[in-house]
Amino acid sequence: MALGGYFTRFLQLRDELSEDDLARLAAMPTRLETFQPGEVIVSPGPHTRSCLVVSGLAGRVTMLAGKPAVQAITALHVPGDFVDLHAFVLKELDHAVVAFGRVEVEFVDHTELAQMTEHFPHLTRLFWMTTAIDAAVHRQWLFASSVLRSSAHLAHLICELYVRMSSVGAVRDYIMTVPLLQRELAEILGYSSIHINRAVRDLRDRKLVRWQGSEVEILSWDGLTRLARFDPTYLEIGYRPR
Amino acid sequence: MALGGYFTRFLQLRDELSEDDLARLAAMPTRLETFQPGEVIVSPGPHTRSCLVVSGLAGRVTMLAGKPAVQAITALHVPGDFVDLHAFVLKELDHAVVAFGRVEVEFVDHTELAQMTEHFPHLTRLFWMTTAIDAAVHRQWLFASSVLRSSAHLAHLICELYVRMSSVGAVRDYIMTVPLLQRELAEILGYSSIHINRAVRDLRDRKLVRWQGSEVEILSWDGLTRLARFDPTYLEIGYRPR
DNA sequence: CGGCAAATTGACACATCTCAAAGCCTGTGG
DNA sequence: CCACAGGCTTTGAGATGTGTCAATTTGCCG
Repeated sequence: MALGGYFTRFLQLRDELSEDDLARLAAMPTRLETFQPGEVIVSPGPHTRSCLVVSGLAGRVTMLAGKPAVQAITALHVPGDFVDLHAFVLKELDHAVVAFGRVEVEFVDHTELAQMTEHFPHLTRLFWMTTAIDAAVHRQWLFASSVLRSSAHLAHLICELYVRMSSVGAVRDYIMTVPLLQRELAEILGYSSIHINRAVRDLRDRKLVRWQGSEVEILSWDGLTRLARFDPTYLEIGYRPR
Repeated sequence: MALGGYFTRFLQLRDELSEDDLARLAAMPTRLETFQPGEVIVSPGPHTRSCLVVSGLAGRVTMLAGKPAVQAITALHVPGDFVDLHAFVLKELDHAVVAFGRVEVEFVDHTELAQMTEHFPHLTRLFWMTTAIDAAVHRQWLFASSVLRSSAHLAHLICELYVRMSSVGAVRDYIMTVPLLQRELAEILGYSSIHINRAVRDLRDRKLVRWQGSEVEILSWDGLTRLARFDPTYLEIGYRPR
């Protein structure tokens, strides 16, 4: 199927797609590629295509050369996410997209997207919406990093990933795969990896999660959301004419 | 003029507008309103119009009820910024928009924007771009809050505000008006207001800024950008066909 | 002049970072 | 099957960054 089923599902969770919309999505030529753990999917710079995640976990890495060189992970993307769709309107990426674990992505040419904006205003608004949801997630991360201490902050990330993955059906029960090293979690949340280790231990000690390698089981959804003060409203999972 | 000159300038700094585009912008009916310091411009919830800043400084405040109630400021907006344009595609705001100092804003009905998306694909892409730039700013704030300590973090905010304001001509020399209390700076950067006070003093002691009330003068642009490791690329100020 | 909110300062508590070392897991080669 | 190497995780201890509380000073406005 062109434009991976997960993405279509992502849209359909938020608005109705007409027959024409679905046909246009299905007709969109894409190119599937697979990336190994740690590989760079898209480098910073100008691009003429964007990609969406079909399976696995991808992230955006903002880097700053100089001394010391530093980097942070500013976004995570699960199946169905159109990772660098914003590059279609920005034309240039100021960050890299990298694979965490093994990742399959589909690439779509910007010429296709441009053609869509010329003739499919409703689809255009929905694509626009997906980048607006990305921004809402960014704001929530800012908020969390402002008001939560390390354990609660980590818990918040777990809650968000769980809701996002479960909304597209990428989890079973309360178990999900999070192929992130503690060093990478540190670059997401803005702590040292040693501190992340302590936060993970804290969540374990509180019996909120079981966490072994990249397998995370949520033992108490209530406890976790209470600690993280998590409210999924910002993910905009809800049916609404757009 | 409909759709404030600053916003047109914001777009023209980034792409060429055709006669048709300009005519459509000029024909867009807007309603100008003025808000006093601290007033809420837009409350959380569903809306049928969006607003753009004509003069003054506005911000987005994310709140969380409960005990303790907490809030953070997740975005700032200078003249020419289409503050809650994303509400056009999200339909509902998960945060408030408030006035810092006296603020003039123009409201535009979503029906107008919807009509634009039906017939003006190029303008649509440019409007989409402005929300993508918002997201890029969010990412930079995430990055800064990950890798910078308080003084450098504050310096980064000053640099960003200066570049954004000067790009639309809202500063003179190296002096700008930043009508933010230290408590509000704390809610932006995620520190306590006491710590902000110390960061301000630090920047003063280093002779990087003069800061009196809401008037900020940058004494050493080089020193400030070096401390903040500031690189304005993410603001996407550059001409590019979109 | 008085009153209030904001800015400033000091002292101490808590959160997080850095450095260093030890333990664990996994893949590889003998 | 074992030994080893390397990267990741885990732990400890001390340094630094930041938060909280309380008090003082400043600046604005009536």
